[in-house]
Amino acid sequence: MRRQDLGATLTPVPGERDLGLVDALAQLSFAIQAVLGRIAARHELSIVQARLLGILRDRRPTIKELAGFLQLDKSSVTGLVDRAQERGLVTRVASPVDGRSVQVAITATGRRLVSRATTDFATEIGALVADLGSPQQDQLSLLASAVVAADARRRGVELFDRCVDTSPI
Amino acid sequence: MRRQDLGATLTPVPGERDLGLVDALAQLSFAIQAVLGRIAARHELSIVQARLLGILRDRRPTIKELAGFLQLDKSSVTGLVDRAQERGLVTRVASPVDGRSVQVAITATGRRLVSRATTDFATEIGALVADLGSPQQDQLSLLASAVVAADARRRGVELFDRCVDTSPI
DNA sequence: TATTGTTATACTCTATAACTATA
DNA sequence: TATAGTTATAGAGTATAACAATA
Repeated sequence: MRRQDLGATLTPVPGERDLGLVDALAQLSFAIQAVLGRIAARHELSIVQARLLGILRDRRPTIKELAGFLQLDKSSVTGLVDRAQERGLVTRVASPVDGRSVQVAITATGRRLVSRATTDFATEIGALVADLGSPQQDQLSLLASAVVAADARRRGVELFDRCVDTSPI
Repeated sequence: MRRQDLGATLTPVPGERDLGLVDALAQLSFAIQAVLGRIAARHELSIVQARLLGILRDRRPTIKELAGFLQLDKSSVTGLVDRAQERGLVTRVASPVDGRSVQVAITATGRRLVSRATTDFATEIGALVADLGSPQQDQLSLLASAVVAADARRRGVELFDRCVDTSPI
């Protein structure tokens, strides 16, 4: 954990106006979603499809679990998985413990696709925050992680990590 | 500009894992979008409708300008404005300088609606980041503002501030 | 010719409600 | 009865392509 200049910390881009927390976070989320949407489209995926594949890279959640994490109705997840399955990106596996339940698993094709997409994600998000110095990027990462972790805890869902990350499996 | 503890700065929530910049920002954007979507729905708006009204609070952009800022195709903006206009939230005004162009303006009804929604936004975004200390919240605001400002500059669009903010006009 | 905006079309995404199958 | 998931339906949101009007 490196020491760093506090002034730089508090004024990441000198002369830049602070939009206020609400506006800044809202607009940041739009900027990130725009990047995600653009990259996903490049791989013929929607944001949600890409997110689904990212989650499935090392998990086999049920429809209900996916609905909880994605904050979607279960019927929406059914459709989402349907479309991904038609493209051969995921499969449904019968649950060994509950006859009502299915597990959603990624296919080799889906895995290849999401791997390519996540590489691009990382590049473009890097470009989005390129104006920040490295220490500020680290801080942003920590602050965002803390907010996300607290939110997952409050919502009572597992915090699926490495959903958009590029680290090798 | 207050002095503050650097340790706290670099470890916003002790014991919390850093998801990495890409994953953290992506998931933060999903969390924020979920909040925005929930609050917007409470006022019978979509996120994009709410965003449109937020932009229009003190501007009268053209369809083309809206498309640039919202990163949507112009035909999508036509539909967006159509639906808002049908509900009496916005109006189209002929441009005084270009016969091809229209200016989109918010109505009194739209203004009342967006004012109520933005109040709720601020409350819920505050709840989302409540686990951060006040200095960390300020840092997050600055970092997010810097990223958003740099992105707007690169995209060559005006940085519309106060789109989701609650400050009185 | 180029630009601004609309229309026609088709698709994804989403929720609600009703349904089936299993617990 | 309750739960997991699907289906039917309807609507918002989106892009592409073709179009009309104006510059």
